[in-house]
Formats: sequence, C-alpha cells, structure tokens
Amino acid sequence: MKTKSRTSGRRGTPQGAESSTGESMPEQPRPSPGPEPGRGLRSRSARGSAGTRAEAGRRRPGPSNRRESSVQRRLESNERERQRMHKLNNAFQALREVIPHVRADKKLSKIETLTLAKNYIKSLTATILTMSSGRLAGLEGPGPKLYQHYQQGASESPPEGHLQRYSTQIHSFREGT
DNA sequence: TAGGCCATCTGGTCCT
DNA sequence: AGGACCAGATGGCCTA
Repeated sequence: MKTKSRTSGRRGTPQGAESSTGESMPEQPRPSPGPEPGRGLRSRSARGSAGTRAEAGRRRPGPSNRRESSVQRRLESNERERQRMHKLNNAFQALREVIPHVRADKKLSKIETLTLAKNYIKSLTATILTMSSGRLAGLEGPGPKLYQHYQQGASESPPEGHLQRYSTQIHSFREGT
C-alpha cells in the first residue's frame, strides 16, 4: 500500500491495508505480495559481471529449478529490506519535523528534505559562529578557534551565504519552483 | 497524459 | 555464511 500524506488524501488504498510488520510508520508499507512476475525483475547494471546492461543480473532461469529454501531466503531478505527502508523513511520523517519549512500542508519530498536540511544546518552553523566570534572575541574558549577553523574550511562559501541560500530556498519552495 | 515521487523486488557487493 | 547496504528496474498514485 502506498498511502501518502504529502497532500491530503493522496494515495488511495487499493487493497490489503495491513502492514506485515504492525509497526506504525509514517508511510504505510504495501503488503508484501511476494515474488510477482513482471515486477522488479530487472536488476542494476552489470557491476563487474558480464553481459549487457539489460541482461546483467537479471533473474536466472525461473523458479522451477529454484530450491524452496532459497525462495524462503529471498522472502526473508525482502522483508528485511522493507524494514530497512521503513527505518530510513522514519528517519526522513523525523528530519522533516525539525526542519522549518513553509508549505506545512505539503509533505517535503526526500530530496527537498535533504537539501533544506543541509542549508538549514549551514545557516545555523553560520549563526552560531557569528555569535560566538562576536561575544568571545579576545576571550579564551572554543568560540574564536571554531570560527577560525570554519573560515578555513569554508573559504569558498562564506557563512553569510548560507543564510541567504536557505531563505531563498524556502522562498522557492513556497512558490513551488 | 507526462512527469515526479515513491514502495517494492532483486541480485551484487561489502561487512561482521 | 548471513545480514546490511546499494542501486537498477518496475509499476502505482498523484499533480499539473
């Protein structure tokens, strides 16, 4: 199932509304349908293996000569992969909740979340460094050193630029660009 | 209808 | 050896 709360009522519930895990997830997982012909049969390109891109890693012969235990292992592996992705999505959701953004009614996509988070962190860092360098100037402590270190490492993008970029980005998201 | 985003399956590779 | 991680492929849902 793919229920999305990106906008209200997005993603219907075709069938099978129960999660295989019972764990509450921000995005409800589809029921695991098991191996399904015609779906997910392609694999990534040939990473160090022979054959064309389309053929590389494609599923071998058929399930007819596949031992039952290997099918079972695959199903277990699928389940673990689902759980892993659910944890990843939980982390994305947690991140969304701490990033201030404008379109509260519209869920941030993953790429938007990462991009905003990066610039938010940069803007916060710039703010902290600016404050600490001002207050602690001439005093002992980590402030001035931290500021110097940051300046050395961020010479190509000055701290003030992050705030500007973050606010610009928030603005562009508001306008849907 | 096209394009964006997403969940899921899958096999290869890395790590413990 | 087995699990975690990764990325390609596919199909479904939604919006413009």
